[in-house]
Amino acid sequence: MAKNKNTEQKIFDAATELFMEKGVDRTSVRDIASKAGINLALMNYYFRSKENLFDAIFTNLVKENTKDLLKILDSDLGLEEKVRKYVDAYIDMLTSNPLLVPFFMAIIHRSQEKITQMKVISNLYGTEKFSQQIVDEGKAGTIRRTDPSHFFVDMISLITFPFAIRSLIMDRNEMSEEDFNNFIFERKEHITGLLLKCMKEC
Amino acid sequence: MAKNKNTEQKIFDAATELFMEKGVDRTSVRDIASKAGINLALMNYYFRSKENLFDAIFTNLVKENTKDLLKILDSDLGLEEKVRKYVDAYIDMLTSNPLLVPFFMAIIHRSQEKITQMKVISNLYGTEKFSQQIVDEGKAGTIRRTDPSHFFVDMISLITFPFAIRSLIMDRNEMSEEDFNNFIFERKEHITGLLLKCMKEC
DNA sequence: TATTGTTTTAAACTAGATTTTAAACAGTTG
DNA sequence: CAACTGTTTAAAATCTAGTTTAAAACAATA
Repeated sequence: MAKNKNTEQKIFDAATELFMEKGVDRTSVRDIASKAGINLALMNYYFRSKENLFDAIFTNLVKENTKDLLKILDSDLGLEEKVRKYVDAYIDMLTSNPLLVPFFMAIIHRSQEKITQMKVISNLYGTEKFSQQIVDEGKAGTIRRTDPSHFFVDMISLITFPFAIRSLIMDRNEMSEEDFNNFIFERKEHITGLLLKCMKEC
Repeated sequence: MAKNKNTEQKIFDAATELFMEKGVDRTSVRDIASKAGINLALMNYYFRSKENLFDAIFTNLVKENTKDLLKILDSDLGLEEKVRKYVDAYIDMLTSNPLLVPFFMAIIHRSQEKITQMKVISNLYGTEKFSQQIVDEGKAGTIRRTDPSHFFVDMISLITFPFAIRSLIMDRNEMSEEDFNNFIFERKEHITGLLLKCMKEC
């Protein structure tokens, strides 16, 4: 049973890396087997098919990387503090895993129909509580009346898009990885400022 | 010679559609041939290889869809008017071709190394003139001092990202195509407002 | 009509990917 | 120890995709 978990995990891990790096369709089962150091047929033994393996990996990636973020949106913090923390945590997460956004973008295109049906996808949306908070504070006059769906889209656009075009930004500005991380680090303040300013007065 | 152009174009068009819809790696040469209504071997006759055909298509797509936008950034308009026009034109372009961003995102992931080397890619960056304008007006005090690279990234993030996650937004908010287009239409004002406000005073 | 260059067709080739099957192995339990 | 179970391996079958070939059809022209 120990070796079992082990092999299954090895396949899972190797495939995760390869899928993120080269894309699902450009990764063969042979690549996975050789990277995991296992026999070709074991992929099938544990996951039945490549597509099945992909589903498991994708679900896992989304779940792992969104749970902390959801907690923030669903917490009892005030709006300003909440936005600050969310931007900060999201950018930290993506910085430590810069392939995540490009991979995810590619998957959206690859598996359109399938993806909206996976229930884990709901993790990617803002929470009910967060939306309500924006509406409430708008009514109360603490902030300018704001459409939560636009606000949320603004927020994730500003946070995630630069990672989607990371290679282009780096190329254009002749940035090293470190330069890019600095650029992104600057954006934490920048984005928070932008969002909060727009929220407050107009 | 007439039929020549015709066949070549038929292949080109069919492949463009299929690549955008299903992705390059999930489109087979046989799919292309059957959609174009031509013989399998003609793809090779005209384009030598699938990858070659892809390069031609990709270059063409970028060129066609960026030239008007570049003109705006490079024009003699004032900054405010320029941003307004750019946002407007960019969103119109993407609305009439909603697969463009998802496709492009997938390609970034698929062809990382290759893509930064294609010279047509420079079309995607802001122009020198535009950056200079932001710096100049910052110094002159017309606007708040702003880092052009952050500003440009903000702008394209806000404009394009919603198209990248179009299917998710539609799914989440139970939107029809028309609903989505309205949502995006609202964003024209919204984005321009956001960018200009942030540019002006703080 | 014969010739030449171009375009089209059908079939073959090649390589590689996924999946299936059957056998080997190791550990456990009756 | 023998039967059983879960795991692993090896080999083969199947299928799919990209590319190549060779010959036929076509068009223009000398």
